[in-house]
Amino acid sequence: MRDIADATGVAASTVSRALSLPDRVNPVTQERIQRAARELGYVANSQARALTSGRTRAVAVLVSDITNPFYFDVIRGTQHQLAGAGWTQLLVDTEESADAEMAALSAVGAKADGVVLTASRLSDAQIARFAERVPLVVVNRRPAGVPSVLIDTPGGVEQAVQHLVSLGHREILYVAGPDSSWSNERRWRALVQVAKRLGIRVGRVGPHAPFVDSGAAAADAAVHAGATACIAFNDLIAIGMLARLRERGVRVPEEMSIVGCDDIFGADFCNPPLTTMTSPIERAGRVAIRMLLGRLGALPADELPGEHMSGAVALPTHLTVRESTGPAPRSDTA
Amino acid sequence: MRDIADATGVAASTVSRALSLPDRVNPVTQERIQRAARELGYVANSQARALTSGRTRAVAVLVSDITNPFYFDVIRGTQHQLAGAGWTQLLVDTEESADAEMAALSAVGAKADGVVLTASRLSDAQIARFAERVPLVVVNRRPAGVPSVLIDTPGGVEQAVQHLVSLGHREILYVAGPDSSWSNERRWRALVQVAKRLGIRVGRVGPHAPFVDSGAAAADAAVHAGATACIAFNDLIAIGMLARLRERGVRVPEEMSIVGCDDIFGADFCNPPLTTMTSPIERAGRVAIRMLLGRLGALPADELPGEHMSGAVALPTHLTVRESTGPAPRSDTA
DNA sequence: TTGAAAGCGCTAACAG
DNA sequence: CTGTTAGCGCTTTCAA
Repeated sequence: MRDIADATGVAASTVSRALSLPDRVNPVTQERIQRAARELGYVANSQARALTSGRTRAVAVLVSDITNPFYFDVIRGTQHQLAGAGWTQLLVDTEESADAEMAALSAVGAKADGVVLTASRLSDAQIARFAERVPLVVVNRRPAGVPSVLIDTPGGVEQAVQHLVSLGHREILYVAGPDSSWSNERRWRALVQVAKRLGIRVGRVGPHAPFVDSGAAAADAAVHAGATACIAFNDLIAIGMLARLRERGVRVPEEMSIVGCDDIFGADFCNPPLTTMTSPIERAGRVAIRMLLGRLGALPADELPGEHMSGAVALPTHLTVRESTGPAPRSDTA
Repeated sequence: MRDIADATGVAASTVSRALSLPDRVNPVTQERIQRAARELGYVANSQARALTSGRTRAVAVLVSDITNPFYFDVIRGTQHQLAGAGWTQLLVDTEESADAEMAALSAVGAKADGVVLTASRLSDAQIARFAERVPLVVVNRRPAGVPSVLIDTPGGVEQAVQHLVSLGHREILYVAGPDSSWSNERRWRALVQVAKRLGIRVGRVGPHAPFVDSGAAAADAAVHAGATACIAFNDLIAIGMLARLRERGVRVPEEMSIVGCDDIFGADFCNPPLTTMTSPIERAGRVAIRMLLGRLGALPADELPGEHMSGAVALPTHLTVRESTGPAPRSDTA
């Protein structure tokens, strides 16, 4: 910056202004400075800028497992919305560790102006405490007082149950995900409730880690339980179950119907294609960023007027029926 | 930092030392400072630190499409290796744009100590120029003088061709990826060469964008060309072809064999499971980081002695045979 | 072993 | 509209 100040014969502060607040400077010198900057190949040092201004124009996105396809879509959503606003994304993989999450949240203050927290391992209280110190939006979590975007899988569960019931199933097995997952409990409760209303039975196996590999054990448990219809915590587990059932010679959906959750990459081309609750995952990422940017007073032009600046927004889910669900086998309806 | 200096009655510079170079300070005061820091909940401001020291302990990883499962594995590899060394990863999605890539590379200087460049859209010369200004390691590219890690897909292509030939195929169709892809040309050339040696014919269709959706057009082209064996640029396209062929009633592998490339998430559970060249993608990410950290003089303990500090390292690929390849149909062998 | 002082690259009052 | 002057939070000479 000094170089370009020298080159144009103005003070460094004028250069700063010409570059960051162009209309607060004489159009002529402004142009001169811009040109010099270009010629000298000047690129602002965002760190130094952040140091004085206190603003980084970056947001940290914390995910618990960068390997999980679910997050790919979230990340894509946040990335796009952020890039569109000229902001930077800081991706942090907390690797399912609450400690790593705490550490990241503590350190983030200087690196980013806000954070999007997905699949937190922290307690509601802990999250709320951090939210006081740094602008925070959580995804798939609902700590009081913290803005959040929820994917309405309970709504999807209802659709899934209706679907299975319409196919003649009278008993549904829930293949649970990790105990530490908020969504997991939420889905289970929704299932219990809908089942009661519809007068069907529910069972539960698990917990299972949210990986394809966990599907084998899950499938075995389901077969052992004599299930004919399963709703899995997520598509990863469901896809793993499909593979294992095929291996065991259990036909899907003739002998067992499987419903997944999320509609991740792969759900449409696995074998058979998976009936699943399609979640607007990417949109969740975008909405989270929009909420955050809104609270930071940094929304582009198309700012949604206070729409869901605070509180929780729930994104609807819908059931996508593919070939992994079918009529209940005779023995079941009997 | 001032707070903890005040609290312990020492100078700020001593606090700095106690925190960053603990052995350059009296053990007693050192301990006192550490404790105060902990009590005050001090976390270093990495930006300010970078400003003076010039080192950020961060590396930028540029990918051309964060959405492509191939990069998930690369990212996982870089992330792990980096985290293990206590470094930070800056993920940048260049969205297939050379401009975005240039911009990112220019701006990266202050934000990171080095960069890993994957699937660059830039020319070798441009890459080499950047490499002079900032420590750089490229993946799947080989600009002279720039350290690179290559995934040896040509070796995989040879295995794939041998495999197909052993199944009786005498003609192979290459389903090309984007023209701008270095790997694409590389695979094609390898195919031509092996084919010549083995005395079989090759054809080529494309280019096709590296998405599952591109597979439909690719499959149609393959059918039109009367192919009975295809090697696709990558698994995404191959998986899309599988879906389209199924839709058109073309049986795989009875009527057409399909070989993919990379063995990404999904290749083992698509229908039928895909025969593909398994690439050590995650390892490529790890190796790239290790090379970079090596050049930055920042390797942990297990530093590989100069092994591939510079030059190019090629990671071997192997063919994983699954159910999408089978004997050539009669009409072909006739 | 410690403190004082200078300064990393930039922005933000405050005068002029 | 522009220059001067302080810092942002930290590291790093240089002396003591």
